[in-house]
Amino acid sequence: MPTISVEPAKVNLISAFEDRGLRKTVARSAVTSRIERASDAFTAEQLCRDLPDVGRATVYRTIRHLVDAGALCKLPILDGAPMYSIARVEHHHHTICSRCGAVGEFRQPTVERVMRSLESEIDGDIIGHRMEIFITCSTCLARADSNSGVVSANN
Amino acid sequence: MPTISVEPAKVNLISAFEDRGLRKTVARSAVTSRIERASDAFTAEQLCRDLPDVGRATVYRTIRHLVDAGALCKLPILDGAPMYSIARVEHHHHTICSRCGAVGEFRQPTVERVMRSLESEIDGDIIGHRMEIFITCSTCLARADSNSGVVSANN
DNA sequence: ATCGTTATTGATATCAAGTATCAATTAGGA
DNA sequence: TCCTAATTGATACTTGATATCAATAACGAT
Repeated sequence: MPTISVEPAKVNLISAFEDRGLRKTVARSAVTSRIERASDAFTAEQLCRDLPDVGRATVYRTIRHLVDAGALCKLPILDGAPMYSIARVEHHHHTICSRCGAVGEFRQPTVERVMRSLESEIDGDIIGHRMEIFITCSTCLARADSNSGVVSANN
Repeated sequence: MPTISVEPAKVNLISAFEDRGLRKTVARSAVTSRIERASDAFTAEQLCRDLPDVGRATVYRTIRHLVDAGALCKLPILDGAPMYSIARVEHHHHTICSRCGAVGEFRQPTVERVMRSLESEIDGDIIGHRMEIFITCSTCLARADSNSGVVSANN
């Protein structure tokens, strides 16, 4: 089962601040290392819960800085708060498990090729695109399988 | 300039309620005819402002019903409230002008083909996808062009 | 190492989008 | 016309996020 996912690159999010001439503070370090420790996408509220010593405003400000710096992707979710994930590759797309919310990344050159072919047909200049694939991830599928016997027994 | 946009089909949104055994009320008729009159995508708040005689809760409820019925598309915008547009075709994607916010629709079979080719490579079951193309629409381009002479004179 | 300036913080208030509540109203079949 | 259940909408509330601003901390200069 070949998963098109990008291998986790080593990231040093705090450098996003230093690179932009912003100060390296304890609050920002706490936020960035929490993000780096996370394997999955997260919401701002999750960070606030996990970092009770960092003020809400600071958490939100830090996230905004990282998004501005291109170090984080903001994923607008259909319902509820947006999620964020570390931008490990230049341009990529996301898979979102509609059952558990797990977010994965993948690159697909064909998508970019489709974009280029659309350029002549769209009435305007293409300046970017976004694409999400909604899936039921293998973990949730496995869980569903193990339940299916029980469920059908009740029907 | 071949725009890949779908020609406005005649829609009768109120029938979405009748079809589902829900009542046809004055509030729902007011909301649906306002939506049908609109040419562009809209936010829930815009409807509330335009229909002061319809309660906020009712506006939101009506929109939710129409989305559930598949009569409206919900477009998660990166910042701010989501926008809605009439779902004129079965499956399609949207162009969003990042300057003026105008939303267009297009179909692109290649995108669906790419999806199918990804099926074997994604670790899970694909249950759907979403794609938005961010553009500068021709109207905004024209406006920019008429300014460009002045701008370059200042450089 | 200390100082002084300035960015940063975080408690709080506020805002904005959207939902829950529930008494009053209305749609629509009998 | 009547009856019942669906619907409405004023209100209060929830949630996500931002503005304010006095107190604090970072960091270059000395």
